[in-house]
Amino acid sequence: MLLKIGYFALISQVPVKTLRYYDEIGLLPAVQVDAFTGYRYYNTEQLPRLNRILALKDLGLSLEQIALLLDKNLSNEQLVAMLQLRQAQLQGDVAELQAQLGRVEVRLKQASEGHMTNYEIVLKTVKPMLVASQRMIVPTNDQVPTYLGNAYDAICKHMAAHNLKTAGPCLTVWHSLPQMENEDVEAAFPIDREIPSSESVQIHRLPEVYVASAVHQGNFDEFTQAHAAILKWVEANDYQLLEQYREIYIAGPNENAGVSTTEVQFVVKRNG
Amino acid sequence: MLLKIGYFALISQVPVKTLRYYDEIGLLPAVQVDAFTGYRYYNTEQLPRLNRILALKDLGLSLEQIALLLDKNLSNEQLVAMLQLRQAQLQGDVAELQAQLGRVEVRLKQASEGHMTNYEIVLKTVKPMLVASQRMIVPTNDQVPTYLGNAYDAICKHMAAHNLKTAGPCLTVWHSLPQMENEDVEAAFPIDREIPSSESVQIHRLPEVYVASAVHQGNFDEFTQAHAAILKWVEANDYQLLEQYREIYIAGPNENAGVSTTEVQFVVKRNG
DNA sequence: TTGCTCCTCACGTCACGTGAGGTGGC
DNA sequence: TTGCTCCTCACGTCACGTGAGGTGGC
Repeated sequence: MLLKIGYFALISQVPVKTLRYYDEIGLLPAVQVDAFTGYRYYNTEQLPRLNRILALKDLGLSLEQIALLLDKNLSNEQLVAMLQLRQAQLQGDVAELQAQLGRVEVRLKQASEGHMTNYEIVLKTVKPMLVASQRMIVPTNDQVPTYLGNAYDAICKHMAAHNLKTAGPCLTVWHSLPQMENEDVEAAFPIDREIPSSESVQIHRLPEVYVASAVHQGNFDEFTQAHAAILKWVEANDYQLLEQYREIYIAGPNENAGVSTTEVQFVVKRNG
Repeated sequence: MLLKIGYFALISQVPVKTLRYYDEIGLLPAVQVDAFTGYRYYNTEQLPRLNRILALKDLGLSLEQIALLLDKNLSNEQLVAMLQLRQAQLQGDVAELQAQLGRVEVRLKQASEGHMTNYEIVLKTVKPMLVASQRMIVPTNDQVPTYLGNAYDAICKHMAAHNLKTAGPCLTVWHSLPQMENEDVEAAFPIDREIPSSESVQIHRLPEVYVASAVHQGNFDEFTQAHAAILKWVEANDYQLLEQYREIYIAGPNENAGVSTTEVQFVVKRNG
């Protein structure tokens, strides 16, 4: 009893196009193909295989995995392993979607309350970065600009002495959250090859970090608004601040008609 | 200050390929393109837009939606509407993945306990079906075969009288779950055009149903194993039986060397 | 001159769906 | 003869990633 594809589609409730596709990739070949017309013929004994395909697909396995399972008749352990893999994937996917749902809901609340966000907070991973830097404790906060200025000068000199140019915008790494005095600060320039450290300038690799970041453009004074925006976001989205943040001086005011661009990155981690 | 794509990629932490793609689709055009070399140039003022793109992408919006949001400057209500849509999608996705995870875990438990499943249970929606049928109450269960036989004969005669052929395998619809006596049974043939009903044969449309199904092949006696397999699956996966099931006689024993093929479909619904 | 950066195709991804254009079978 | 079913391309999907092969800039 050979069945034409349309009838086989009818009894199996699977679209003709899908059956043709499964034939094409060899997952469920037609039992017979007319050499002249190209008509595919099926029979009812293929239903169990088709149903096995559908059942496994319903667990989210790929057709490639299903083909493996059905044709290499894998051991039970291998089936278990494949299902465990899928389970882990699904758990990850669910967690991710729920986190995303959380972010959508926070944003939705903001939007429906009419708060305009001035800053977009972006989560990202910052790769490890080779830098020439100087790290110091600054006794009082009003001394920070002077200290940083001196540090950048010293680093530049050291780099120039080794004939090295910066490989990106310079940055400041704050090794503790903002405080009133004795800030632990590191002034740094990214570089793209190793040179020796000097007494005052260290060459080392900043670690990879996961950050919540915002870009501030315009007046340098309004800079702390970007900080505030990140802190608010971090709280609303149930993330946790870790003890470091960075400021990256992407463009100075002299480069861009008085408008400077700075990125603030707070190292964070997801709660729970 | 024009920045080459590589440097812009560096400070934004977005791959060059992605920047080129966003330029190509017009989502984030380079501010300037060299007519001769084709080099793309960016500037730091594009960072906020890029960050907005990344932040919205992080909520799972498509680039097309993001382009709409950024360029048509939509009203706040439209933003809210878009986020609500996304929220609903995400909730649906999460629910679906969790259900799938549940099915994977049931299957995993079976597999690791070494139970081989003889039947694959498949969930599907069965489209409404136009049938010629006869519905009856059968006093005692041993009379079922006789009653059904007579009913199919009557339906066939009626169809022949209207010069109509069956449009698929015949089926039995059980309008209550299995019981000891007074079964409410309907014998039916699918047809593909309307003909008048007669006194004993009704022409009507079976409703669309969502079913858990299994295909049984082989001896007709072992048929109830398929029932048992579905019932077990339904229980393990936290579905609920509704008051109907169907048997579809896909191939009789005479067509296939003594092996018959029958599909059992229990109408179900997801719990909770 | 040598790398390095940038460029443009073209193809692959996953599981089909959607036509276009044409032929066999009752 | 007329529909109906079946066929084979070819293209689209979504957001890029991966080469291949070639050129500009220091």
